[in-house]
Amino acid sequence: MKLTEDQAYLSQYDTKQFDIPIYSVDVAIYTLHENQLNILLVQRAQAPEVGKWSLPGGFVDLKEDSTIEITAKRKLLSKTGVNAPHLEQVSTIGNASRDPRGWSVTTLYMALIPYAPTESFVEAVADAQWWPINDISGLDLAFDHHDLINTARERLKNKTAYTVLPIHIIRAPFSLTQLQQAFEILMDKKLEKKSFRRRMANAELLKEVGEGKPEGGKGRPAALYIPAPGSEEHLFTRAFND
Amino acid sequence: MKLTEDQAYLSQYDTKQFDIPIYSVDVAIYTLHENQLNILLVQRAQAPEVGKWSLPGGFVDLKEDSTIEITAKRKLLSKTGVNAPHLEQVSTIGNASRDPRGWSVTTLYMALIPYAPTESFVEAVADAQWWPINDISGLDLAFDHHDLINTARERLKNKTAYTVLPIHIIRAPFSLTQLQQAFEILMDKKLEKKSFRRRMANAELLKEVGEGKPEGGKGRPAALYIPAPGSEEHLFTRAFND
DNA sequence: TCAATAGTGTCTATAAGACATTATACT
DNA sequence: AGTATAATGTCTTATAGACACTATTGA
Repeated sequence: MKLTEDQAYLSQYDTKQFDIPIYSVDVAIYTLHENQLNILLVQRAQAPEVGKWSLPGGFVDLKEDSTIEITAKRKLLSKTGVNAPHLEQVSTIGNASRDPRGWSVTTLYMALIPYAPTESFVEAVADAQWWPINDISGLDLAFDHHDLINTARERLKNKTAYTVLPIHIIRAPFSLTQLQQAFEILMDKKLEKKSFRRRMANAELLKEVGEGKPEGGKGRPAALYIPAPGSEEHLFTRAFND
Repeated sequence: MKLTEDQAYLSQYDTKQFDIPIYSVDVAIYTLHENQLNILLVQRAQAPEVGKWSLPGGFVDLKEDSTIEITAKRKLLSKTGVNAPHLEQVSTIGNASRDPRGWSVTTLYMALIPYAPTESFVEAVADAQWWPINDISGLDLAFDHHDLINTARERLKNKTAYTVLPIHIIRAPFSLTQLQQAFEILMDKKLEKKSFRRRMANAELLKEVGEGKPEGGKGRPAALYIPAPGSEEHLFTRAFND
């Protein structure tokens, strides 16, 4: 009985009969380059806000995408060619004023990838460019993308204090010195070398895979590591201090 | 130039010309009652899934709501009459299969309120009912609401380990014993009394406001507390152990 | 041998876990 | 006095912070 009622209802249901918000997905893609946190921005090719820099993002393709996470992955892949990065949902922002086209909702994702110059990206997307995070405060970004970037930046900083999130933003294998530098840039704070190494050693989240050149080419060679399976889910019960 | 281009574009923009997902907001409202975590469910009055229990939720009212958080607050207020509860965004779920009407996205919020019987709610909403969280696993809920409830439940558990979130789920003023019981139910784990009290005392997040009866009416009276301003933002750098 | 980077030893500080003990009420 | 609940004392354990020290490489 309920089934037939539902079926009757659905047969005449039209998603366009109601006023609903515009829905989109945006991705804040971060990397490290020359000891700075960088974010990938694209220049808008279409109205509104043509020509302004913005986060890669856009609408769900109802035919091709089966989930919003796949939409986010598609945006990332089309701009960078990176296939399996660290990708996590940050938050959803929706209000009447953020988009001139009307009531708009966007789900913000954050991705971390090891650095590669934009020229190396598939199809060498001409409109995409890395920006040092400290250089964009003066930029006139599209919509509320300054806010979105700050929100993702905060998440990145907070999670770095009690996870091993930064392993995704550098290329494996890496030395502990390199990993610590990544932590320090993401947290915007110096860490004690001993504390850092003790934490990594005790947690057993890294696998040693040989030796490599030291930073700067001079000095004692460094042990190299790759993340152990399951390391990204690890939560430390104690965070680094603020 | 860009301005006129944008204006021309916007003047002919119609949100209904593209296929976009259905967008909704759902709220998982939790409380404590008789030493159990309860969640508020409503019985669906309309197709699809008529008659099934579900989370309070629904579509954004583009005329009345200015943000999605306000949509969530409106849903909460209309079901409970509670005006300023703890409300936080949990996550957004969007895929092609969760709603028979088509591609659907929902933003899940979580609210915590001190217990009040549903009969006391404004307009005494007839279709709303508290369910002990442990009693709903067998219920046939609408859509993917079992998943949503579990997602919010996990967030609740995790945040309780390093915040004072549970202060919102009991009525102030409260004793430390009552607060610890709330922590224990939300974490599903016994806590050491001394550790718990030491943490609360050191953090200075509670203000003593007098004395009250002990639990069960027998024994030494307990000091009563209310949350201090700003307490909800406090993050402990060290979590309770798993 | 010097300089540079990698890596360790060790003491202190902080806060949680465990559990015994004392305090204050009512009957 | 007996019992129940609130609150504290104190020892142990875990892990971060500080900082000096040793190890290994190339020039």
